[in-house]
Amino acid sequence: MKQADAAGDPVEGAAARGGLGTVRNAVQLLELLSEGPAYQQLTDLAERSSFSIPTVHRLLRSLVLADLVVQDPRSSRYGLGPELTRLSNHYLARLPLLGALAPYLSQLRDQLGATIHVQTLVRGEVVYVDRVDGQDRGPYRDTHRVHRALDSAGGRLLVSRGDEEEWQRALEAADADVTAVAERERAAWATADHLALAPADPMLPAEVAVPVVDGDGATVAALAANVEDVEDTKRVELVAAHLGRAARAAGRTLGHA
Amino acid sequence: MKQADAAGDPVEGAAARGGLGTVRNAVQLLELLSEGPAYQQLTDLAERSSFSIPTVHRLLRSLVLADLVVQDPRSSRYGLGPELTRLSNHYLARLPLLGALAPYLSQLRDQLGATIHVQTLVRGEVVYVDRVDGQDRGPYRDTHRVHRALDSAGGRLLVSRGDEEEWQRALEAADADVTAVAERERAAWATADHLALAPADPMLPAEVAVPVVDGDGATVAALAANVEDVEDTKRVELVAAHLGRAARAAGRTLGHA
DNA sequence: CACTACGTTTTCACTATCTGAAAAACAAGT
DNA sequence: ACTTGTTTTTCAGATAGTGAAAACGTAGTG
Repeated sequence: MKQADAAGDPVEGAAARGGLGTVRNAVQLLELLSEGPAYQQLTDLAERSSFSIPTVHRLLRSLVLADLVVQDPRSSRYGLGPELTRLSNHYLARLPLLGALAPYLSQLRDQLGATIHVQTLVRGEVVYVDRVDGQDRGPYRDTHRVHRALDSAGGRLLVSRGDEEEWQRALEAADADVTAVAERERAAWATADHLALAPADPMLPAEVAVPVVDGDGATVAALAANVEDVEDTKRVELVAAHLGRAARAAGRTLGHA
Repeated sequence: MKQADAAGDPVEGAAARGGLGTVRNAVQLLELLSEGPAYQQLTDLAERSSFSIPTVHRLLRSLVLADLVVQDPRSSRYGLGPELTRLSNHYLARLPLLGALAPYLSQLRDQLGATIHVQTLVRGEVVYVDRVDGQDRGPYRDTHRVHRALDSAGGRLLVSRGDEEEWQRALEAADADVTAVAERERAAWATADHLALAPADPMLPAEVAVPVVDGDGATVAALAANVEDVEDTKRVELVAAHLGRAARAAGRTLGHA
């Protein structure tokens, strides 16, 4: 009742997808490390992953060798490593999406006087892939943010226009009240040309987001700007118009594929 | 004695470091994918990795399942995947270094009117981990850049203050003329409190960089600003002074460990 | 300082899991 | 339809990874 084997037919187990077992296990550890606190201990990871302790230890040691994971020499606890950033940057540097949007971002910042960012949906989470800071209030630069899809305007746009799988994943991760709103508003979000939302956490800035649609009609990202007040419909409309123009221009250069 | 393979190690061939073989192989594929063009074909990867074709195929398929790699449906070629960015952001979001520097970055941008960025050294390459755009000339926003250590001021600072291993790795990667300069200047770079450099590529901006030193005296990052002209020593000194002040303040809050 | 409690690391025998060679599907180019 | 270049699948065999348990560190406590 563990790994479902390979040859023959995949006996529907619990969490037994395809692929090489060792790779799957290593990846699962990376995901566990991405969830809790920065540094976590072996025992805990073994329990949460339901692998034996020696197995987790060997996997982590292998990942440490590759700098995908680091081990704090004091506590000997494990955390994600810098190599992830190196690889991520190689990925982003060659991403057509960013090349297409880059020319418009600083322009938008200057026109709107606000922080602009580009968001993507990855495994049910909203990931910030680019950003240009305006002179917004406060030093609350929570750069490199990652959060649940339904907690931001851009995330709602992306997830409502994505496939059913992503939608379900997002629903499960969300708080109860948000889930209720989401099921009611899904259709509206999926067709909206822009969305505004103030996060539950009042420390975080409110944002207006528009979808970025590529040549095939697929929504590949959200382009968002911070705003002071989501109730200020005049301002929201203006920001949305600017963002929309840039998003369409970029989407056009993205072509089919 | 740990590595060296307890379970009989008759063949001590070429590259046989420790860790789980499958993980090592998967990581090596990620590194190969990070080197060449965005999308690469199976055959080529098999040749460059010296694994058999089926092995490469299985490894890639496993990585695709985890979104660490994507397969272009048209050409069925492989490239790095978005999950790398998600994990990277989780890493960066909890990195003390960025939290310590964040408060000063927008301030520096406003004082100097230039783009500021934070660089780290990972596996011989300079990686940009944070960035605040100023109103520099042109839309040449090559964000998420990754380049050889010796090709930038920040990289030279980091690599000259790092361990011997990193230094060697950087030397090998560099062009011949750069290598010559590096060997002559190493000591100077390692003690300099700032460094200015205009890249070989005239499209790229010149930068002034200062080291960020933590409580243990280890250089953990470089803080850099774009400048128009590296010959303008007056300006360079001024920029370096501002950067240095911020770097020391941040370094102080980084504490020991 | 010896004792306990907890977490990390290593050892070891077993067999599940990954591997490579070869062949099968697939896609273009001639 | 026949090449040439791929990517993908199959299969038997042995490498390479697994879990139980024991050894090693490292703090905390009386």
